[in-house]
Amino acid sequence: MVQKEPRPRGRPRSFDADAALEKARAVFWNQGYAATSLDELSAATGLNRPSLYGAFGDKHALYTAALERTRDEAVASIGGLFAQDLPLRDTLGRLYAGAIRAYSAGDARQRGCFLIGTAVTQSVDDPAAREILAGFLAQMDRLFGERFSRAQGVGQLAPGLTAAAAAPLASASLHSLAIRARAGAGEAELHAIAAGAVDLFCAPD
Amino acid sequence: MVQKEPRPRGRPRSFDADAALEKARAVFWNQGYAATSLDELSAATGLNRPSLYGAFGDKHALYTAALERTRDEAVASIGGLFAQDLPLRDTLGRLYAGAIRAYSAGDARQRGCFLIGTAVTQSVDDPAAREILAGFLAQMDRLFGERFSRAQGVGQLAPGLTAAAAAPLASASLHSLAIRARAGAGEAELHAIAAGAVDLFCAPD
DNA sequence: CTCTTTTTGTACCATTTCGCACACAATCCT
DNA sequence: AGGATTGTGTGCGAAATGGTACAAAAAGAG
Repeated sequence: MVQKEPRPRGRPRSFDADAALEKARAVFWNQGYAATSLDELSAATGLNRPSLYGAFGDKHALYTAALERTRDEAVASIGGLFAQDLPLRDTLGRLYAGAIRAYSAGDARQRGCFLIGTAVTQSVDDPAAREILAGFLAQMDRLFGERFSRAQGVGQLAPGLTAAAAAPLASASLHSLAIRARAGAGEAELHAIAAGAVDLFCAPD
Repeated sequence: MVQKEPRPRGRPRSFDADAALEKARAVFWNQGYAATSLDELSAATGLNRPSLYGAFGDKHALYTAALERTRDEAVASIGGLFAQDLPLRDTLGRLYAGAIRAYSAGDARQRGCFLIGTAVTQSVDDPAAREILAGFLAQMDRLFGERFSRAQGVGQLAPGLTAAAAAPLASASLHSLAIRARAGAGEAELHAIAAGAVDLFCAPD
């Protein structure tokens, strides 16, 4: 007889909060925080308001949870890629390919990056969003900086560049791709810009 | 006796529509379109709703007018700077200094660029905003491309770069500065990134 | 079984939102 | 002067908004 984990008292939750967060994020991703209503979130998740409030607190907390999840996923994904022992040119090639795929995904096919696409507008009057965004920007700069330092040490960074100066500019290329995707640019245009960025940051073959 | 311009019939407008648009833009700039209410626009402009509707049409048209004005101002300003006969390094230095000043202005001191800060979020579901944004992005790329072509012809573009590949990446650096400003980055940080960009795109002295 | 705890469905609330109606104001035209 | 045209102030309406109350449901504990 298997000893089951003791369950807390009370009616069990009938939905998976992670899955609900995913669905809510998809709506916020297209419309941004302010233009997304509770009715839309309710429809997307298939949950009534008290269920959403019970799981997440309120609309803002739900949005913040989506921001944090996106940040964590992006940092983990890029951190993992940068930890691989690959030539810088390959690493950046994979980075841009993955980013473009992600920015072009979603039902709108032009959603860009969730943080850049929604938290930037929120930032002025929403301290939580601003803090998550600023932290994300800093982390991306740091990841690029470390990866470029390693590349510089083995002659793979473009000559004349320093890791410290190049890192925020590489971050900038990702920011810009996200913006362009959301503004309707096609994948071919994004790939052309990415190819230029790879050549800009990498030592010649 | 001076022959006055014939006035149209009807009660004259008691406010300057351009000035009102400026004030409305300032509110939209901080909050984005969806989070800005007619009450706030009314308070900022000192005008009642019928006056705003009379002059601009509706909330969306007011926002669109603000986007168009911002686009036109930016393109004129940068186009004018790029038309000057200066070394590329000086041109970019002035460009970034001016951009950082603008992105750090406003009552919030972190407003970034109006188009990047508000139209990107709007883009998915607002075709007018998306079109203005996409047009703006393309114009900036073209301005950079032309300026870089000239610079390349006189050996002022960084070696190994082509104007076509560098232009969208230079645009990217401005996009990123705008985002960072809005995320709360200080001017010193923005200037450091800008200095790195100048070195990245320009031939060494 | 009853009691307690947690969740869900339904209904509701107070407030906000965008846009409109209309009377009055301010002008030009005849 | 009256009529036509355009602008403004006040008030309003229908709908939308984020959040709450509460009864019933679904569980564990004793």
